[in-house]
Amino acid sequence: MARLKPARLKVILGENNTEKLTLPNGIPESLDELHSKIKTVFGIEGNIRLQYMDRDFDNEFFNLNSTSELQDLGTIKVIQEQTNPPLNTANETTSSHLVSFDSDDNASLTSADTVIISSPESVSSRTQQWPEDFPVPKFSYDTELQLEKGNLEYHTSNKMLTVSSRVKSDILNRLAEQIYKYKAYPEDIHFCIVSEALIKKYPCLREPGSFNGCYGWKQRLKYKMGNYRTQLKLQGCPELSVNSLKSKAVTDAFPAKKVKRPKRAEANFYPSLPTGETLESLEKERLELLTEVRIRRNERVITGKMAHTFAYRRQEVVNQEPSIKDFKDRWPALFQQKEVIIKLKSIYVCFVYYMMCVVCFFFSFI
DNA sequence: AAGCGTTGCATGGCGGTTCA
DNA sequence: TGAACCGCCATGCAACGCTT
Repeated sequence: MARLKPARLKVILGENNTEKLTLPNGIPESLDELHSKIKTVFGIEGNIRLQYMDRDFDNEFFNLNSTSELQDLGTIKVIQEQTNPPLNTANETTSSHLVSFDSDDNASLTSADTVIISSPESVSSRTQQWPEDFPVPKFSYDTELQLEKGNLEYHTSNKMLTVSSRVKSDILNRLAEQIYKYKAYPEDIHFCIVSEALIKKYPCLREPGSFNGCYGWKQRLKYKMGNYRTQLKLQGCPELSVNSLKSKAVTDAFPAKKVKRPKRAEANFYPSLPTGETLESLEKERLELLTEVRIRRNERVITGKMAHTFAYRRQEVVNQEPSIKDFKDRWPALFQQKEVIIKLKSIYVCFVYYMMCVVCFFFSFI
């Protein structure tokens, strides 16, 4: 059912992307109806959330809980909730938990292979998955000048560039920063990829004595990433502080045990809390979820709150490794059919991707 | 033969130190 | 100051031997 008076709305779909929506039968009475109308008209897939511009509050946007808030010629903003984005996007859904069973009723959650959805709002340093072709970053101006000059000399007289410690330091710094965008704990193969990308772009940096021309760079990068992690840890980077022996020693008799780091395909292993949120505010939201979960036909609210508390939930799993029973008691919504289906979809995507990698690896030998 | 526990080796992370 | 290195410790895996 809709109000019969035709209405028009300004719909903000994104930055520099605004459309006009004409509703011949007026503004729908139900929010679901408005959602499906917007999704159909603008071809949006997946879950969306709407905000409306409130003129009483200096034209700020507020969450739309009822279409009665809307008026003809009003403005709404569409926020896409990326609960199941494609594999290579920034909000990849591959943070995970392994369910291990010590005994029948004492199963616990540790970091490994069940997929949990990331919150689109949480701020994670881990924003992208490892790229197909590693992009060598731009170095400082003077380093770039020296490398260009070195490349020129390499092409004319096959002469290698003698790298000063300043240039080496700049190269390692920029590469470490670039690597960290994708992985805090890169594996051996990643160092190989990066060093090969480096000497491909700057052949003057090749090492004639090494079997592949870049073994030394690979080793340097390993050291650099270790030192870089130490540096970030000292600055309080939560993803790395979680493995600090000193902080673990407070609660753990064997602090060197269980280094908490991402497993295969994990992107948001230890995301930061959403901007402006604290542990207390998210705990409050968790308590609200306990109420919301008892309300029938409340999936939209639950999905939104679950996405919003994603980082808080991840930190709880990584830090405390709660038993499944405790975790289920604290987060009953996570075990609802819809959330489980979302996770299974993500597991399926990861599995297919993994199998493709295996097949590619196999065929590379044929 | 299958299952299980033990052992040894390779690899990797952390904290601290050395050295240019 | 930062790259490079060291020692300690943990994990993962394959090989091996023992038991059933």
